[in-house]
Amino acid sequence: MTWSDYDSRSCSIARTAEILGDRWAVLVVRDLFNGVRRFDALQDHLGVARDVLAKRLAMLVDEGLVAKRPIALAGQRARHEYVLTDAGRELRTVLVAIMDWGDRHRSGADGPPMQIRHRDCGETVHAHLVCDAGHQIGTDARTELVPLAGARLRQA
Amino acid sequence: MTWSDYDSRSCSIARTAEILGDRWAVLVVRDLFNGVRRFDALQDHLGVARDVLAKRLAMLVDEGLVAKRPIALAGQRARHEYVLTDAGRELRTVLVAIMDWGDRHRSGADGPPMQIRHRDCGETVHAHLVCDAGHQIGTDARTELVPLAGARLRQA
DNA sequence: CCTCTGAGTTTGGATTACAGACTCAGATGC
DNA sequence: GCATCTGAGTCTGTAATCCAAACTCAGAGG
Repeated sequence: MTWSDYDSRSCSIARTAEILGDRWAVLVVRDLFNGVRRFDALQDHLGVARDVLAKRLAMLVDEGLVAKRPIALAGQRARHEYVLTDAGRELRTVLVAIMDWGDRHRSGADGPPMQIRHRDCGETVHAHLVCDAGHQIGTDARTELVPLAGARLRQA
Repeated sequence: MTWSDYDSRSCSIARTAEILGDRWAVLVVRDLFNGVRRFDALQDHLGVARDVLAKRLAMLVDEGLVAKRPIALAGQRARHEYVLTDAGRELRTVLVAIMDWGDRHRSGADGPPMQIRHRDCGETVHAHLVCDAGHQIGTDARTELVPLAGARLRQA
């Protein structure tokens, strides 16, 4: 049983990529993290076509990463806003890992565009690989992939 | 200067999503990590259309994440294989973060399909957010986004 | 009544994805 | 020598997406 014998699609990476494997989905989640909540604000900041944004938001709501909430501003008719659910907020590690990579490999001459700071201590936040025994996992660390009960062999 | 005043595209997440913001690109990198190296093997395992795979591989080579190497098997004509470059291998944190999320939120009744183990100690590997002072950053931790020299304001 | 705004939906054309057939070159079999 | 096989794509025609711009719709303001 080698890696290739397992079904490519019943893999947590494949399942997540089904949702986030789209430029706009990632950027919508990023903007939601950064406090952009309304349709027009997202559309304006991202520059995405309006129908595509509508479709992505509907998908993200459908997948439970985003909630569409009514918002009643004083003396105005009902609006709504989009906010991340708990599941959506748990993507933070993914976004930071993506940002770390971009900072290292796609920064311009002026260096990285933004930094995430831990308010309590002022230090920069990064994503790291760690094993449950607390060892840092560098690019050189030896790891192995072990199939669990949820693994599925591919159909012949 | 709020988040929305900065150019959405000159952001490390946007730049990385330009490359990985595609279902197949992510899965190709995942399979390369897992030792699948040849065109037909990738095509067969992923089930992607051949022209799309060719295009994604060319893009990944172009972006410096993947190298196309000649490989001379004894008594056979020259073949080649695709391998991750150092930059490509540094995506491991991203992939593990994506996998962690999928494990938590998209596992079936049987639980997660795979587990990454640290060979030295046998414990599971996960992606975590940590600040440079060593504090764990949970979903509740307060962080702030600070623009650096590489930040670009958007054109009006 | 006219206009404005937020949040989409519709439309028509340009891209991209997809599955399957086709190509090409070098090895292999007879 | 000729037909066959194999790896690694490329080509083709159709289906699905993307895109930008225009349009819709409902409620608030003037």
